[in-house]
Parts: sequence; C-alpha cells; structure tokens
Amino acid sequence: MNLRGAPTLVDVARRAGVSTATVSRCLNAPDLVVEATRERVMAAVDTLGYTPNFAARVMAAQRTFTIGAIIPTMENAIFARGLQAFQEELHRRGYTLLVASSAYDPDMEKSQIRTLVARGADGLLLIGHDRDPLIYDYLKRQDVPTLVAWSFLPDARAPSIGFDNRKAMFDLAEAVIRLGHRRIAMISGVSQGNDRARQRIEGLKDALMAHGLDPGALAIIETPYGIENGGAAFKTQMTLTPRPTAVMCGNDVLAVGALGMAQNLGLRVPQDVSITGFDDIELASIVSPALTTVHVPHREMGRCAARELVDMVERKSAGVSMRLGTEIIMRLSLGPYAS
Amino acid sequence: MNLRGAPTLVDVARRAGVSTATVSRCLNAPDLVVEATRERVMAAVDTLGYTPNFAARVMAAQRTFTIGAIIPTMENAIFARGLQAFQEELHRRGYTLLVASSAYDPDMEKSQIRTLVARGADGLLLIGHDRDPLIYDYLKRQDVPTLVAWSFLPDARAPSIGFDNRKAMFDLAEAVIRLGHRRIAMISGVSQGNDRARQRIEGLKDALMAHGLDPGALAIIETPYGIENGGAAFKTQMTLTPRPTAVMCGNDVLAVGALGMAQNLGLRVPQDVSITGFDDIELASIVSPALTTVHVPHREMGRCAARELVDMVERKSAGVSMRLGTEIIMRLSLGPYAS
DNA sequence: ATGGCCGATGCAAGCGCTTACAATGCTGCA
DNA sequence: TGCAGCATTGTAAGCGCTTGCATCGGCCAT
Repeated sequence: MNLRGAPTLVDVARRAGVSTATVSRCLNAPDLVVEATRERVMAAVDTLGYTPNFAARVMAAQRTFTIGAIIPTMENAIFARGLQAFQEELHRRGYTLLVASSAYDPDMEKSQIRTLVARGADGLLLIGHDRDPLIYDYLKRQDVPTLVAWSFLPDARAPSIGFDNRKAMFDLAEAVIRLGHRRIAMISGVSQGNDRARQRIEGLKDALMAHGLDPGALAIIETPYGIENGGAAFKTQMTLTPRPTAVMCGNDVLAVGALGMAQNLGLRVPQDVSITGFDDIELASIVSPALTTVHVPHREMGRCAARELVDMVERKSAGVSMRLGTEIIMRLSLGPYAS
Repeated sequence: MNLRGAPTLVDVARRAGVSTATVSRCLNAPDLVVEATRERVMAAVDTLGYTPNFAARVMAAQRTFTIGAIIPTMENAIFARGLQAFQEELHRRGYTLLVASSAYDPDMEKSQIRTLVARGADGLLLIGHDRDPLIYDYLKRQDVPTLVAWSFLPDARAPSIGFDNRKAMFDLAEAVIRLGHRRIAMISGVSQGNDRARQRIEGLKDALMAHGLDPGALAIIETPYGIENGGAAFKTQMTLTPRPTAVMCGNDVLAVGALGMAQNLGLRVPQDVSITGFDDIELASIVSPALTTVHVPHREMGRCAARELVDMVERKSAGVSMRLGTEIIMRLSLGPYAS
C-alpha cells in the first residue's frame, strides 16, 4: 500500500508469491512468464484491484504511451471531429491522447508544448506549420517526434498530414467565378501566424488572377474565429460599392455568421449575394440555405495522423507528409450571378 | 542530462553550485531560499532551459496539480463551453485539466476513471450522478475528491454543481401548455444511466400532471445524441394520430434534427408544430426558426465547479453542492396552439 | 565571551516501477 | 551421465524529484 491507500506492485508480488519483476512482466510482456505464474499474478491483481501507478511507470520506462496535441481552440467543431478520430486510432494502438488548447495564442502554444514535453509526451501533434522556429529546434533537441496536421506543406520543418488549403480555395473560387461572379469579397480568419488562413487567401487570389481579375482589388477582412465576427465583417463588406455579389469565407463559422447577418440585412442568399464557407462542419448543412463549402476529410486526417505519429515514435522514423483530397460541396448558399 | 537529453535538477544544481534540494526549493518554495542563491539558480535554470520532469515530481511529491474530467462526448458543443470555463479557472489556480471522453458508455467511463486516477489526478469531475455505486466506493477508497456537474442532486454520493433539470423542464413545459398545447410528444436522450435525461422527462410529466393532462399518455422516444436521430424520432412522432402539436426535445441537438425533419416533411414551425430544445447551445440561435430552449449557465457552472473541486483537493473538504439557475429562452420555434 | 536559536543549505531516503543481469532448474544431446 | 543452453524468475540499480532531518554559521541576549 502506498500513501494513498492504493495497492502497489509490491503488494501484488507478495500476494502472488513472486517478485515485483515477475508482476511487472505479467503486465508488460506476458509471454515471458509461464502460464501458471501469470494466472496467479493476475488473480492477485484482480482481488487487490491493482492499477499501475502511471508516474512511476513513466519514470522507470522513460515512455508514457501518451501523445500530446495542441489545438487552437476547443470551443468549436472544426478540430473536434478530426481529433476524435485521432484519439480513437491512438487508443487502438495503446496510446492516450492529451489535448491542450492554445486559444490561437502563440505564447500559450509555446508553454503548452513545454508542458506536454515535461509530461513526457512520446509525440506531439500540432496544427499548422506557422510558429517560432525555436520551437522546432527545441522539439528536435528534446527528440520529441512532431507531426503537423490540418495543413500540408511538403518541405516544412515538420512532416504534415493535411490538405492543400490553397488549391482547395482555388477550386472553390473557380466555381464561384464560373457562376458569373466578378465582384467577390473575402472574410478570412486572422492570417498572422496561421498558414492555413493565408493559403486560403492565396488560393482565392490565384483564381482571380487565372480568370483575369485583379487580386489586388480583393476586399479582405480578417477577423477572429466566431459567428458574431463573421456577421460583423459581412456587414462591412456589404457597404462596399459596388456591392460584392459573392462573399467567400475562410471557414464555415464565419460563413454562418455572414449568412445570419445577410438575413438580418434583408438580403436573400443566394439571389442577392452568395456566400461560401470552408471545412464542411456539421453546421454547414444545418443552416438554411445550406452552405456551399469545401469538405475536409477530418476523420481520415485524424486517423492518418495517429498512424504516422505512432510510427514516428516507435520506429524513430522521420515521418512522411501526406496530402489528402478535399471536395467542393455545392449547396444552396452559392448561386449564379444574376442582377 | 537524462536519456532524452533534457537537463535535470542535478545539472542545474551543479551549474549553480548548490544542492538539488536548493534548486527544488527555488522552484517550489522560493521564500525558503535567500535571494542571492535564488538568482544564481534561476539563471542556471534559464540558460539550461530546464523544465522539471513531471513524472518525477509527481512520484516524489505525491501531487500532480492535475484535475481529471470525464465527459460523455467531445463531439458536440454541450460540454465544450462549460469545460472551457472549467479549465480556465483551473489554470488560474495552477492546475492542469485532463479530459477524457466516455462516449456515453459506462464501462468506458469506468476505465477512464481508473486511468485518470492512475495518472494521479488530484480530483475528478464527472457528468451526472448515475453510475455504478462501486465507482464511488473506489473513489472514496483511493481518496480522490470527486465532483459532479451538469446535474444537481443534494443528497447523492458526490457533491454536485449543476441545475435542476426537472424543474427547468417543468417550467418550459408549463410555458408550452400555457400556449394551448395539449398533444405534446417528447424526444429524449437515452435515459438509461443518465439522470439528466430522466429528470427532464420527469419534469415534463410533472407539468402535464399539474395541468390535468395524463403523463401516462405521453409519447416518448429515446434516442442517442445526434442530429440525425432527432430527425428520425421526429418523423416517427409525426405519424401519431392525432398528431402532436408540440414536440419537446431533451436537448438542442435532437431539437435541431427535429426542426430539419419538419422542414423536410413540409411542416411549418411553429404554425404546424412547435419544437423546443434544452441547453441553449450556440446552434439553437442559429437555426431558423431559432429554438425555444432552456438556457444553462455553462460557463458559470464550469467556473464554480473548478473552484469547488480545487477547494476539496486543497482543504480536504467534503465539497458542497450548488444549484445554479436556468432560464427559459423564448424564440420562434415555439408558438401558440392554433389549428 | 558563551550558549542558544534560527535561517539557509545540504544530505539522503524514498516515491513505485522497469529492466539489465544473475541465478536457478530443466531439457536434451553427445 | 554430464554439460551446454534455454526458459523462467529473482535481484537490485536506477528513473528525477521532494522533503524530513542534520549541519553549519552568524547573531543576540545573558
């Protein structure tokens, strides 16, 4: 018994009449123990209700079977689905997920990374590539395998599992342009320190360029994540003259805000103005009109990331990047230019 | 340096020319160390980039400054806001939050509890009271302070911070009845092992009874969490003859599903049928018509729970329960009975 | 001047577990 | 029959940190 009254390895060993080493082996490498002994030990484990002390195990084994993930926010659904899949796959492989949120704050992220490393995370999942290079140095020094998700950049400091934000936005923008829209405005997430947001902006500009429109004239409002903010930004964009006929948003949450504001303003979507989103979170198909958006394979991304990261941890591999496909989901919030 | 190449207490001590005890004290009880020494030590800490090894600290101190929380699901927004507040308050008090999800599965919850205890959680937050009494015994034996949230029952095994689900639903149902509705149906979450769901059902029955209606005749469909499920259940309820004029849902997610299905079925809300939710998640005010629902003080609940739990941990108090108020939010999905 | 105190620091014993290495007892083959 | 070799189990040395207790000066009161 330890201070907290919980049974320890010693208790189990005594009860089973073996050494602590044998008990430990029963739990961690059962093949090394002959069946009769193992049964006796397991019986002792059961009757005592023994659970190994995690900290002690970590200390001794220098392994935690824990993966840390730091996401910008827990408040919304963007990362929830992917993370859920990530954790399920980790669980399947015997790992536990530790999640921390950085609240979109680089310093906070830095401190969370240190915390997770101090807690002995065997590997780390980060969102997006943009961050102080010192962090990558630190992680390399500490020898903690790190994988980036929700973004794909083949030659960044860390391997990444994600999709091509720029290309996806390009495709969506082309669809918008093909429907006759020429006056397009954008509502983006804050692009500072967020390569995903930046890539999406670039994608839109690429498309404008490709179709002979002036990307320099593109009206962009950057605003933090939040439905309210999307609404406010939309309102501002609607004061432009001539008024945009399509507003492309950097993510679904902003788009939903825009949609609501459009209704407040008495604008019909898509007859008066088209609105598009990005991510295809559940919300996108619930609002009416449903959002035209880019579908991101969240679950697949989570699963792949888990597999890759575990591989990096166990085989000490450098990790390979992987690009997943996205898909444009046409719904009713986007219509042809007609006025 | 340890195996991973990270500096240890010994490195810092050597560099600062003091013993490890002094370094440890600098970090944990600075007052015990004279200023000059402390500065020297801190300088060493900085230049080496030392971060204490968590597992080692836990082993030695038998404290983790970690609070565990097990929630039924991460997939949706119900617990997100409250948990966010919970974690912010914990952070303020120097604690870290470890979240695990039970996927609404009692066995899973049991194993998550064991895991968190093995990880040395100083305290635990659980959702709702319903669970195997053995779990409470275990927790008591392990001497792990436990608090229940999202539910309030003054004389349960564990203290709770929450609200009166029954009373809240009663109030909402009264509002519905006062609007003239007599044929009311319910779509509830699965009530098995979920006192919140059960209390809400009871609240509705109380109201029916109080107004001379037969609670035995109430058509209830229980279905797992999910928009789709809410839709399917609604469809079934609409086949009743006579058709219900109001469908009260156990939570907003089911209600949103019901709302969508109503539109699919060509039913106008609230003219043809009224729909109500519970929780007042963000979604409730985004759908159209916006949902009439019960507002739950998520953030306040999270904050209070954190304060109370930390108190239980630090002062070894038994913990006091606390009931927070709810509020009925009238929106457009509920209208008077008119047909 | 001397003893007693107290503040600052060091010493060293664990915390509960894993694991390299040693010890033991069989098996099977020459 | 004897011994190499193997499978099984035990021994004990840490993992990096905290903390009770010992130590050591310096200061004050007598």
